[in-house]
Order: sequence, then C-alpha cells, then structure tokens
Amino acid sequence: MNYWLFKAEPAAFSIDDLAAMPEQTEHWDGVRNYQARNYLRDEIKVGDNVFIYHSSCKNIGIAGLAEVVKSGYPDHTQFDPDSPYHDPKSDPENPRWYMVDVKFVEKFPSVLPLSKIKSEPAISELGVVKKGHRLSIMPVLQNEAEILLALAR
DNA sequence: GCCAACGTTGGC
DNA sequence: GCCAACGTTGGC
Repeated sequence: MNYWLFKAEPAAFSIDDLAAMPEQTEHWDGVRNYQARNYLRDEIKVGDNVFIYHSSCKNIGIAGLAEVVKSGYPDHTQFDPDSPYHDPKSDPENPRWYMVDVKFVEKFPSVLPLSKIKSEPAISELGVVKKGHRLSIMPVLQNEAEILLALAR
C-alpha cells in the first residue's frame, strides 16, 4: 500500500468537487506526461492513498485524502475530438494515456500549506518541495506521508 | 540523436 | 502577470 500525491487546480476540480461526486468517486483523466502515465498505468494500485494537492490557487497545499478504487485503464478523453485532452496520435489498440479512479476519504480541517510542508526538515523527498518539479502525479514516501497526515489533522 | 525553439507549469 | 524550470517538438 503506497502513498501518492495528485495535483489539482481547485478552480477546475477540488477536494470538495470529489466529495460531491456520485459515490464520491471520479476518474482522474487528463494526465499527459509520460512519467506520470507510467505511475498511473503500472504502479498505482487499488487501496493506495492519494493526497489531493491544490495548485495554482489562493491556498496552495494539501487539501485532503482519497483512495484508489480502480487501477490504471485507458483515459477515454484521448480519443474524444471534442476534449481538450484529445490526442490524435494515440492508437486505440495501444492507448498512450491512462487514468485511475479515486474516491474521497477525508477533507483536512484546513489546507496544509505548501509553505509549511517546505519548512518541515523531515520532508525533503516530496516532489512539491523540490524546485522545478512539475509532475502532476508523484509518489510519497511512507514516513513522509505519516508526517503529512499528522500535520494536516 | 543532437539541440534550439517553443509551449507549459506553477509558485510568487 | 512574471519568469524559471522543465518537457516536447522538429529540423538537420
């Protein structure tokens, strides 16, 4: 059982939006980065925990927790000409992009700010504290995940 | 297969 | 809205 961090822009999709979905579950589509794709396709498993991170907004930081309820399967938006995520070069026989389904677990009492995460000396490996790290899907070490949970709750 | 140009990301 | 840091693209 592993921990992950997924970035979301709350103007487009937030922890509240996830909680408001039917079954509190949504497919995490639109990831168009090969390293993130590899995580989605190969490594993220049912039961894994996912920190939901709010980026490009007023309160940047970790907003809550979700869990994976369906492991990697092809992202249908790549084949939809009307979708902003449409990829005409992707072959339906060998899809290029994958997604997982995540279910809401909890919303933290307040967003754990990025500034606070950065000020924690024990958290040094997490992608969001590293300069220039732009992955939208990233692994979280077990011990760092436990620290984040303690800080957030 | 190199690498410059370009587009995107995302904190500030 | 600025800009640094990346990833991707495409000519050669």
